[in-house]
Amino acid sequence: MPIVEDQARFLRCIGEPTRLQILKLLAESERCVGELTSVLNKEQSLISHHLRALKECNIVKERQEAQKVYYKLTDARLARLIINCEALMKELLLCESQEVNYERKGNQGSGEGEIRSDS
Amino acid sequence: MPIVEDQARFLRCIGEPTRLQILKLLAESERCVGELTSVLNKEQSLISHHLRALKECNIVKERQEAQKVYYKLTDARLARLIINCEALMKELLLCESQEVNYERKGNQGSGEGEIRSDS
DNA sequence: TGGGCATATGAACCTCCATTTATATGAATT
DNA sequence: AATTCATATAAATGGAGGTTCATATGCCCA
Repeated sequence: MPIVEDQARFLRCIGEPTRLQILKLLAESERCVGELTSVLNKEQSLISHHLRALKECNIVKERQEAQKVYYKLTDARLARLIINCEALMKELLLCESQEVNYERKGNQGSGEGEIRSDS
Repeated sequence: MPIVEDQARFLRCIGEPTRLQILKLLAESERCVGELTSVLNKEQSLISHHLRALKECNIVKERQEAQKVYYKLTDARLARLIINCEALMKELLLCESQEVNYERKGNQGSGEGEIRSDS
């Protein structure tokens, strides 16, 4: 099942503290490597390595401008995914969960699990 | 920043192929360890270990019934998160992304990144 | 074209964690 | 009470990946 493994790889790529911080910064605005390096106070090579990993998962893309290379999210929904995930996780840690009710047949709630495509 | 690390830990917990498969099964219905073991065709101790990891992140909870222990998701939104994430990742792999436009001030789109709380 | 700045790459190290093997706990059944 | 079934736990192993250090690439400017 390559799908599950791709998805797992994707989640692990996001699920690394430094990369997650990078993504949260890129959710606000495009940033070049130097900015990320100084904001996060990490080694430049480390930031480059992580950006490479993010790029290989198509999470991030680059744009070169003179010597500098600017990075941004490839997709606006990534920012929302991260925000959703953070909020949910916080509630889980506080044990404020919404009971699961396994339903019989037929998804009566229309379009519940969809990706919303608005800006 | 413990929040980022908690979130990263949460994502990594989901981002392991076997655990992700477990979660997808639990998104359908409650399952006991034996069922998970045979469906996934993995060692029973491995499944137990993974269930433990999921439980420590409050992603999963247990209910004992005689000798069997049944597991389910702690929160219905987890199933949606996983579905959303899978769909988004598939599109990213196909390079079908929705351009990011960094906006100036004021989140005009009402409540865009929220957790929806319906069933 | 030489030198400095910005970023990328490579190799080595080390830690974390998934998996296996073996054994323990604990409930039900006789 | 002993046996069997279902699950949990502990220790050992192996591999993946995060971090650092050193160096390479590439662009700009004098």
